Amino acid sequence: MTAPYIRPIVTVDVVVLTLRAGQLQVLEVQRQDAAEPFCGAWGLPGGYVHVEEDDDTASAARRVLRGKTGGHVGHLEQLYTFSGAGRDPRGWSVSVVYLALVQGDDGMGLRPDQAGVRWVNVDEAGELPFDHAAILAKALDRVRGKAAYSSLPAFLIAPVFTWSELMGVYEVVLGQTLDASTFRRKVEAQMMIVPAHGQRRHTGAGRPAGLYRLSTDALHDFGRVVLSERA
Amino acid sequence: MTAPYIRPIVTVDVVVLTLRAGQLQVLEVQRQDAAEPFCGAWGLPGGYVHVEEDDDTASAARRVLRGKTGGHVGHLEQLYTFSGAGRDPRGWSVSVVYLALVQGDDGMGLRPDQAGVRWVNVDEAGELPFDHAAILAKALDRVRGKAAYSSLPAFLIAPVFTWSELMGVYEVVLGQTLDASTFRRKVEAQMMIVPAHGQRRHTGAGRPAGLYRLSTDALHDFGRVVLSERA
DNA sequence: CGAATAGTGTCTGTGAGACATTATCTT
DNA sequence: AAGATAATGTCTCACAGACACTATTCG
Repeated sequence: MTAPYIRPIVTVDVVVLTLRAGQLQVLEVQRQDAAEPFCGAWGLPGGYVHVEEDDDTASAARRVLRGKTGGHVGHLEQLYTFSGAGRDPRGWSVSVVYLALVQGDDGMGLRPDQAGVRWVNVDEAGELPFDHAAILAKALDRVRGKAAYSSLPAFLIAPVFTWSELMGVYEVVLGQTLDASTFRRKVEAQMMIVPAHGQRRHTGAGRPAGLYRLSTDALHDFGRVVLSERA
Repeated sequence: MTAPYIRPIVTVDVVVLTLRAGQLQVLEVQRQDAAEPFCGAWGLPGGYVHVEEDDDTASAARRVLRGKTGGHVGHLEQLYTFSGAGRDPRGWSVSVVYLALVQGDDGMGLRPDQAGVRWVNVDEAGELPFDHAAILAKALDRVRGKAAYSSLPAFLIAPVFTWSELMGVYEVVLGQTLDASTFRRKVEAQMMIVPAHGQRRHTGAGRPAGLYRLSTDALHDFGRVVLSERA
């Protein structure tokens, strides 16, 4: 007897983070369907898995992002799976949650001002539907934890960046200031970045900064790079 | 229109690890139901989520372990969620996989010789059904990764242990020898263990070793304990 | 020139790793 | 006492953190 059991609802949700105006921000979408719970509320993008269309939950997550933001996603990883009888009024549900990082502050197609879509500072997200508050908290734990030992925060900025910009994103994510010399030493030791072409001058005064991009290794896996400093 | 989509199959699978005879071993069960795929094959314990009975997937995992091993589980954590159209012949499926660690070598109820249940060295698991080989590989990655910075491997041995036993389990999991002095310094710095009562004499000769157990903190969360050494 | 930002050099304390030494048991 | 294992002490070198210093641009 194959699958005699009642099947739970299966959805994917995505925590999309970026860096805008020096702040870590999360993407919220306004729930539109009047037949579904929390209609009108702002929550994390998500939706049902479509078994005819999606290869797996990761591709379902990409489809959700395509549909709701139309933009390009720099990094996507599975975060955690939330489940239970109580988390969704529609019934016993499983939500496979993904974490997406996209570059901020210079229009990469994510249409931040599109109707029904908005960016919110991660510490200013209001009342979120379902268990989205717990999901967001877990995503922040993950990003902050990985920031201490991986190149992951680099996906929050443009693919070509200066040392200042790279260190700045780590400082925002980790919530502490870093020492430029120590930061460079650690990043260089891990061969996490390589020089890019050209030079860019700073906005006002000062010596122009060299440009860099993530190394091929850093783009594909996140080695045990230790970047955190003492509290 | 609530849930107009075809719902995937939702199962849980559990990678149960222990330490027996100085080896890291995984629990396999023989698949019994002739109506289900891979009947007769040895694979990871798992089963359908029962929405009437299970609070969430973690409780489904505990139920699966109760039913198939009857034993006590020292540590249970979510590992990863595997999904897709191709991984299960019964159809598009989602499997929420858990990692369980149990103490080995001194009968704690897990009935290792029960019919249809067996322990296998993790590097000698044969042909596994579904994507269980990939699941096991991911579990080993997780355990080895966490061994470098947490008290997690301690759940593979008895709750009261000696320094030798604790260091031994780390050596087996990490696959390298450790220095006793350095190991003690790091573990003590993290206040991971506390003395237990009594003294235990060694099997043959030598000074008897003091007994210890995990501290309350280490039992509940896995702090950033750094225990690995250089390769 | 001075201001501003980029980037490098150097000192020092901590602690990991290695290994020597002491302690306490069995036979 | 000899042998075995437990437990602790000590040395050294690498490196993280701190900060001073040099470099290169703009106005």
